[in-house]
Amino acid sequence: MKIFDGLNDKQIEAVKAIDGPVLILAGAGSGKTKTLTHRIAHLLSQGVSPENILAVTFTNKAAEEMKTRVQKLLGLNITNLFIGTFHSLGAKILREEIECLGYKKTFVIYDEDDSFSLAKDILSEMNLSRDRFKPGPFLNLISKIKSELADSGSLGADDFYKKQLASFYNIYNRRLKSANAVDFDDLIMLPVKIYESRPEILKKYQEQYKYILVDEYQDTNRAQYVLINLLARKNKNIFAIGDPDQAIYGWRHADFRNILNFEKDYPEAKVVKLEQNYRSSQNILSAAHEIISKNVERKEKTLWTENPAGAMLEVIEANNERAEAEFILEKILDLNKTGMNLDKIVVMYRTNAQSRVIEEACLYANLPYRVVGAVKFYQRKEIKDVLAYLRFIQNQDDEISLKRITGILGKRLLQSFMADFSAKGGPASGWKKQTEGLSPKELIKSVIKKTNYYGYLEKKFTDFSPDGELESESRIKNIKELIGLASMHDNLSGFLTEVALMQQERDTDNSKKLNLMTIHSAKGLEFDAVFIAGAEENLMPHSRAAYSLEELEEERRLCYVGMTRAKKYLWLLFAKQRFLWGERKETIPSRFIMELPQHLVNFRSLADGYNLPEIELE
DNA sequence: ACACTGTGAGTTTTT
DNA sequence: CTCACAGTGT
Repeated sequence: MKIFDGLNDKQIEAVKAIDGPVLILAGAGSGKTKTLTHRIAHLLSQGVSPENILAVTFTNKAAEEMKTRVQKLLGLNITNLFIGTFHSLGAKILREEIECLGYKKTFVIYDEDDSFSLAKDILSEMNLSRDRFKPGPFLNLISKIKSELADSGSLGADDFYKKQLASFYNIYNRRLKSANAVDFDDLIMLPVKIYESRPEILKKYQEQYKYILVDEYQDTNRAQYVLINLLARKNKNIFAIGDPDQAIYGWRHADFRNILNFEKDYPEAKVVKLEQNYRSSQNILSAAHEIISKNVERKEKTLWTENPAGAMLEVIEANNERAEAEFILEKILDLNKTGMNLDKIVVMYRTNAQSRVIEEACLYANLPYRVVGAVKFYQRKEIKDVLAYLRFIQNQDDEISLKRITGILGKRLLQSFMADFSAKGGPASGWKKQTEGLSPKELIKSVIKKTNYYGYLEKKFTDFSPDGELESESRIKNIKELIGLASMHDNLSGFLTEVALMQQERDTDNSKKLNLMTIHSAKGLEFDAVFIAGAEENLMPHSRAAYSLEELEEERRLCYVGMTRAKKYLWLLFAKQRFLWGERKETIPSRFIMELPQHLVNFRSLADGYNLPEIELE
């Protein structure tokens, strides 16, 4: 049977355990996605209906990949099978049930930028000092409350700041509701609220989703955990897969104790460890294990591989971040010459700011590169502008979109827009009437024409700046891309939901380029050669994480995630000095460098007149 | 309504 | 250093 071809014994065990709770502890490179997709295929082949299966992931990319692989396995396209992100699941539930909470079905989803604008408005209306009360920290606390399913009471009220925070929390939620809008955290929290207050609704969903699969279980927050476990409570067919050693989203309120406690939640659970690694060389794996085993709060799991020992790890000391970048480029050119394609190579770093010097080195060497996760398509001004009109058409309570439209049109034009929009009467007048029943694609075209948006862009960007023409052209190109995406939808609400939940840039260009990304964005990926730049104290581990053991251990997991991306070659680099915030600073090599087993590492210093002994490699 | 200028803050970021 | 933003000046 094709479904079990190419799977090892443990993977087969995981795929076959259909009934009851199953926990899979899947180490890095152990075939996690393969196991998940083969399990879905197996469920279907055993006669489980596709509509009874729910598979949840964290990213659209992971969901897409899973869909494609299931399709390929079965050789046919399965509809009615839910494979999607937590947030798209939440959006689906809310689209069906939100009316019982007093929202309208036409609700819109506010992304982080929208929430930020709303928060700024509220703070300025509250007349608070701008220095002490910033939208960022306030929103972060609100997100924490929502993702922990707590309430504003947990904020306390013993000082002025906390009182203001609690009051902000209430105003923020009230404003969202009156705008008939939900934020990202609401997409999880509100379905939980519905399920907890309306057992008959919960029952309906429990009966539908008889088989539940959750990817990256270690990254679930409290609300996601509760949502999934409510759904699974009736049939108990929950399949959770993940790796506590790769939990790196604690700062986003993920709680990896959810995966550690799975066996307490389900004492009858079947637990399978996937410990054979198919990705990395023995040396890379051993070194990574040495790092991760220093964590205290951890379940022991030892990856093994049949792969050869491979090359030693390379630890490089450079004089400064420039020398570091130059060395990396030199090595990449070598690898490229020996036949390794650029897309098989990655340069990883802890903070986005570090990409700059690497980019400069790439430009100088004329090497094509892509910075992953840097530009977000849907955050672009022109895209948000056009979408603001569409969102307003769908939901006239949306104050943030209306504010945005006001910003574009100015007060006077806005009046005529509103008059025209809501005008009643014959088919010739009233924009609202005219746009009724148009497809998303037609709507965008109509918006652009009606508001002369291209004219606005040209005026705004051509008159003053020297590159204005190019600028407005590229913005128009982006809108054309949005139109392309819209043409795949026939329903406005569906289109807007997808766009709101599609935060990352869509990868349209698949030419072979060097990858630059943060370690966080590299999770789930693999490369032949990996360069980790800036392995220094205060950067990795980050200075803000150095004060608590928990945060430090998350930094160590991050380092582990970075290292285990490598198949064949792994370089770790640090600079003696780094230019940071306009200041050149002396640095200390990362403690993680010190923790590497010496017999697996070649150390080389490119620094002037510098002798090793100060650095002890265990 | 827009350009200039000083100030201040600056991890990570799946959705 | 670099970006965002509030305040000022035209």
